[in-house]
Amino acid sequence: MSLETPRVSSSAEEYLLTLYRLETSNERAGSSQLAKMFGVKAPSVTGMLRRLGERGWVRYQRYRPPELTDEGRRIAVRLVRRHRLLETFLVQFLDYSWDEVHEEVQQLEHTVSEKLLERIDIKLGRPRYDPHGDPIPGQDGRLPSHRLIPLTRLQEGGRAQVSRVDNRSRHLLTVLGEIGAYPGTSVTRLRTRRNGQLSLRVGRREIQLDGDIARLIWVKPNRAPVAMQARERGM
Amino acid sequence: MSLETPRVSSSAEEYLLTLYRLETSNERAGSSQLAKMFGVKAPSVTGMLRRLGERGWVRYQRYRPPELTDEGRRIAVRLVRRHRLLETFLVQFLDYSWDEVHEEVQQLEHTVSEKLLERIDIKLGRPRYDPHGDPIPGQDGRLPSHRLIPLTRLQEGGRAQVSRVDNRSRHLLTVLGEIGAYPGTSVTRLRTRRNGQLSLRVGRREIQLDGDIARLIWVKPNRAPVAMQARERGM
DNA sequence: CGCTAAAGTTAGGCTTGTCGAACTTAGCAT
DNA sequence: ATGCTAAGTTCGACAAGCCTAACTTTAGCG
Repeated sequence: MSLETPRVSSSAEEYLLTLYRLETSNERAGSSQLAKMFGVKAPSVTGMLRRLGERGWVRYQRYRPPELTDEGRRIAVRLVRRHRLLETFLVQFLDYSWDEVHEEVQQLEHTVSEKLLERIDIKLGRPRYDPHGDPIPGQDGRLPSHRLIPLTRLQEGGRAQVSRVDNRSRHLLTVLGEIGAYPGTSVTRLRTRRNGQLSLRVGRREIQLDGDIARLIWVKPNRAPVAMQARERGM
Repeated sequence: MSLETPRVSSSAEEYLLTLYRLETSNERAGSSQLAKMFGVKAPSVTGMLRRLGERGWVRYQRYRPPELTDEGRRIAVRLVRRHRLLETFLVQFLDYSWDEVHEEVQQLEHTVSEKLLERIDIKLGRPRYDPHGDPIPGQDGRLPSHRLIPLTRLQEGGRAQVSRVDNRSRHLLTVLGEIGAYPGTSVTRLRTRRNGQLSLRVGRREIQLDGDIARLIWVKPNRAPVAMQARERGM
């Protein structure tokens, strides 16, 4: 019920956000894995999950991986919005590069007021995607959706637009930054040279990428793109 | 010694900052007054002062008003820098008005990284004064100094530049904002009409101010400004 | 299908920061 | 000079987060 902002601590917010990210990528993590992500020890995680459970933000039973409640998810989505708007702002207005922006925002996202966030949103022209191509939830929590395929599923000779780059690999971001392959860039997939490697034309340059790197790049094909779309969920 | 940033909590920072502000305006406050300022009860203040004392940031003896150590003052000045840079940024880049900016920055100043602060400083062109005309300390902690007199000491007929406006009165800021009397504006003092009131010409407008309001406005006289400069410290 | 190693939890302790209730001190006013 | 009141402190308690050490549960492997 509470439309009042119900005082969520920074740590609690960080937990909910992480749980949400895991949920959307269909992963699940136990206490010790979460512990690693937060840089704390496992018992701290158990304790926090218990408290989050008491507040109704997480469904938690001992020895089971935790799940967000609707309320918890709502808080998390609000945070995703903050996070992505702030990233966009830092990149566009303060010359941050897309591979250094995450850490900074990690701090800020818990502190920035609704008012400031709104001004930033306005200043940016209410963007719908962040610098990595991730969709920015609206104030109502709705996400703009787009149908994308991983670069690895683009047929040889196919042309597509880079639309989203998984931001969990700084290495990938740096590499793509160097060749200027930001969301919006057009690429053409060339004949594959050797196994595992994948060739691309970006502008007038030609580059090779490892398969497991290429899988982190999502593209919007220009037309009739893909052989076996049915199996996409599988991976 | 420690050039390492020595982990100061947000609350501790807020205390040091407040103590510094009191110090520079020659006031001193006891526990219960501090308590009111922080929205906390007196015992909490005593506890915090004790901890700040243990860390060597404050000289504190029971029943005496606390004093900053050099180390404590250094931390405070760093915060003043953050605070004023952030205020300037919000006003110049995010359309904040100078009377609403303080609250926002109160949160942010403890969270923003050195890196972000540096980018903001660059973006602003390394400003030396904030929107209220308060000097922004450099990275070395030095404050640009300027000789100013309160508007009340400007002689009748005298012309001067508004240079600093005490930002502790939102009311004053709102009033001055309406007439556009920001730092940099030229004003002329007219003959005083009645006791306590003070007449000004700002642009082609003429306004009256109460004396205790006018005392919060600091100006740089254009020439041969003032009758009895000797007593300035007294008030 | 039971055993064991890994994963997870409980117990107990520490720090920061908060509070209310009860006590002490300072300093003014007679 | 003394005594009273307001300001300040101490005490004990609590919540959030974190830790280590010791325990329990799960689940995979033989």
